[in-house]
Amino acid sequence: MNALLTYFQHFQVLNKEYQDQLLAISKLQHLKKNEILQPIGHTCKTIYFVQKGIARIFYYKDGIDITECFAAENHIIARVESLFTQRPSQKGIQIIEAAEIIAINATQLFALYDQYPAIERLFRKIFEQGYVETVNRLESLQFYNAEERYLNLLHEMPDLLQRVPLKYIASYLGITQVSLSRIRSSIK
Amino acid sequence: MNALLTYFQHFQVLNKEYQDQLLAISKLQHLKKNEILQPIGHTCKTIYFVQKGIARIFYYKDGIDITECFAAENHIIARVESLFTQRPSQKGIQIIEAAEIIAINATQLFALYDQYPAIERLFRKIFEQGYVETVNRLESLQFYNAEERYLNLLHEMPDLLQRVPLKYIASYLGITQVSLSRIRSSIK
DNA sequence: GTGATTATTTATCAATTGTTAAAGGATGCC
DNA sequence: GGCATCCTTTAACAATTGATAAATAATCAC
Repeated sequence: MNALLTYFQHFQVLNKEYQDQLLAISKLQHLKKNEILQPIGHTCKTIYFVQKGIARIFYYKDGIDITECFAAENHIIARVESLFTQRPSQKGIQIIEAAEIIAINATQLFALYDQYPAIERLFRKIFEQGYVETVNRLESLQFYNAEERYLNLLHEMPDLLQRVPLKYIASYLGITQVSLSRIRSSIK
Repeated sequence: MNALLTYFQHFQVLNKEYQDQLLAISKLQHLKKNEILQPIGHTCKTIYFVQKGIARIFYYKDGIDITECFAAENHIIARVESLFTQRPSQKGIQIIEAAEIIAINATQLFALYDQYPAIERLFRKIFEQGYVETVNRLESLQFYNAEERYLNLLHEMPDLLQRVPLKYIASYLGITQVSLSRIRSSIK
């Protein structure tokens, strides 16, 4: 689970004790393509770190499957609207590409916050970064049209297209699959 | 500045020492309509609490004025993408309705984090709430059409329409002013 | 491999939103 | 009060996106 510690150290230096405490509440899971890591309706009690593979947060709107976000290698994925409120989430987490996921027990993590302010600070910084990324994405949805958003995504995650079915990407961009297909053909 | 302390206590109980430390880095400002509280280009070093009136975060895209968000009474407003990274912001803050604003010095606040973990926790919780609100807004932009978004806004902030020019609301919803005007007339 | 299932593209038409310009209202300054 | 400025609406047309259906391509299970 070195990748996780490296990820953490990117935010903040952690001594051995902190590292041990964090590893003690973390568990490596191997998951196959299409597996549901967290079903819709559960309250989020786990923060996931993607060591390998790709996962997505999804939900249903009028029966249609919507992808809220993707997480590839070296990214955290969690349904924060449930994690921070401890209310049931209307969203689930699914594996899109066979994955190695480190599951961090949130209940135990929050207990560590009381004991180790440095760990609370670490996760404050991690989620502040997530917050900033969400604000940037909001801006993209607010003021770029579908083609611009598609090109931006291509630029930010060039390998995503090779690894993720287009149907997931369409809803992520806030458009239909047919519309994405049209945009793709107009670009060539 | 009781409104600020009440706001804080909504997240977490604070003893007298914490309260005093927080008040010591906070300053009440009176601002007129249309005043620029923070100009575009500056790095965010202040977190604002709106005690009275309304403020907005704005920026320019292709020379067009865009409203990213509004903050009315009892809300925090800050350009988090600059606050958390300490890089210059491409966004500014403007007063839309004559306001009483409490300016919290972020540099001093971050210093308090080191001294008082409880204060760091307080602001962790405040920004976690902001994060959740941003995720919800992302969802709204991703999967509701302009009319639905307008009606949702009407529901969430019924008095906003009476207090804020429509031109600001249009860009907040991610549409043009003409389009908003059309939607409004089709609803009546 | 073969057939079944799933994913993607293409086509057509409808609905929504953008663009530009002009007209009507409201507001503020002197 | 009157003029200038700013805000909002309306209109006409263009561009974008959605909805539905069908065709093609890719993938998976056996």
